[in-house]
Amino acid sequence: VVPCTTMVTGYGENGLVPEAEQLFQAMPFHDVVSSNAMLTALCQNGLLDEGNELFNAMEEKDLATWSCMVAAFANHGDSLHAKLLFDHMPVLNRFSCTALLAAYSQSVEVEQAKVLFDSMPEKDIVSYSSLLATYAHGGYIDEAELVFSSMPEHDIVSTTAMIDGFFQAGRLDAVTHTFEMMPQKNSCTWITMLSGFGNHGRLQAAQKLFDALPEREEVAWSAMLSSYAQNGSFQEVFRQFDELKLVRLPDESCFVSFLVACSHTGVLSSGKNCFVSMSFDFQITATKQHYCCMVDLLARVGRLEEAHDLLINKPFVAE
RNA sequence: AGAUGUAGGAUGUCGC
Repeated sequence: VVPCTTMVTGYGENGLVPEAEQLFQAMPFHDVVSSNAMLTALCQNGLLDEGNELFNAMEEKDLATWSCMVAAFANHGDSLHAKLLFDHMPVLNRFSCTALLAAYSQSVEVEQAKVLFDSMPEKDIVSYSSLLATYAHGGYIDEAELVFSSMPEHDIVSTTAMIDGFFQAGRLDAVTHTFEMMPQKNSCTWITMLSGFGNHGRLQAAQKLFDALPEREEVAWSAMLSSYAQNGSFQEVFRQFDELKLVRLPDESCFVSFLVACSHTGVLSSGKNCFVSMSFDFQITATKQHYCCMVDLLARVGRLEEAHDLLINKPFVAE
């Protein structure tokens, strides 16, 4: 059971949920630790309903079980259920409290977060970091800086949260300084920097970061493309999208940026080709956003009937 | 004799 649990965790961390489930079913027996491992695999891969089902079916639950589930609701944006579940916990520790802090963070309830944080008997870098992120992301830059300077140590996560706060406050000088002082950075740090500069219209700075990326993963392309699209730099979107197609498969959000660029520049043929190719060549199902871009594009170039047809035939309710 | 498994914090797009 112990090696199986290790495997279930490993599968889950790498997004291999079916493999995790298969192994979990094949295990000689389940104890609370192995069930927690499976629960985590489900929740961290966005399968909240399946996770909830397993949670309800578990005969034995411990602090890890509850904390995992509270965090799952929080990360899913459902802070109401996170709080409800937290209130039903038989005992608490710093893990469960930090999970609830994340719920307060996502609903920007800074006062509640502070009260909870102050009431915690044991705090560590993760709980400090969570409070810091709540302030930083909510635009409470003074409070964020205070937490940052008073916490016992800094790591990549807390420093990246602080950078996010500086961006929210428009303190780009502090952003650059903090970034340069970091002894280590990870992909979240880079994406925070890149999209932060993009959101402030500093496209050259963003592009420079993109070029310097140690590893260009999907989110980096997505962040760069949407920065250009939102800034109206549509030629840059076309250029970057072509570059992207040479090295990896564009994801759904990259197609949105491309279609936005097509519609705003009125290039019907590229837009149409892209829309079709997305499903046929890339096996990506068109979402509401993609349909909106296409309707926009058709309408802009005067194909009102086609736009209307698409609006009628799209698999969504028109708004 | 000793050693192995699970839970909490920051990042793109859409939505809220």
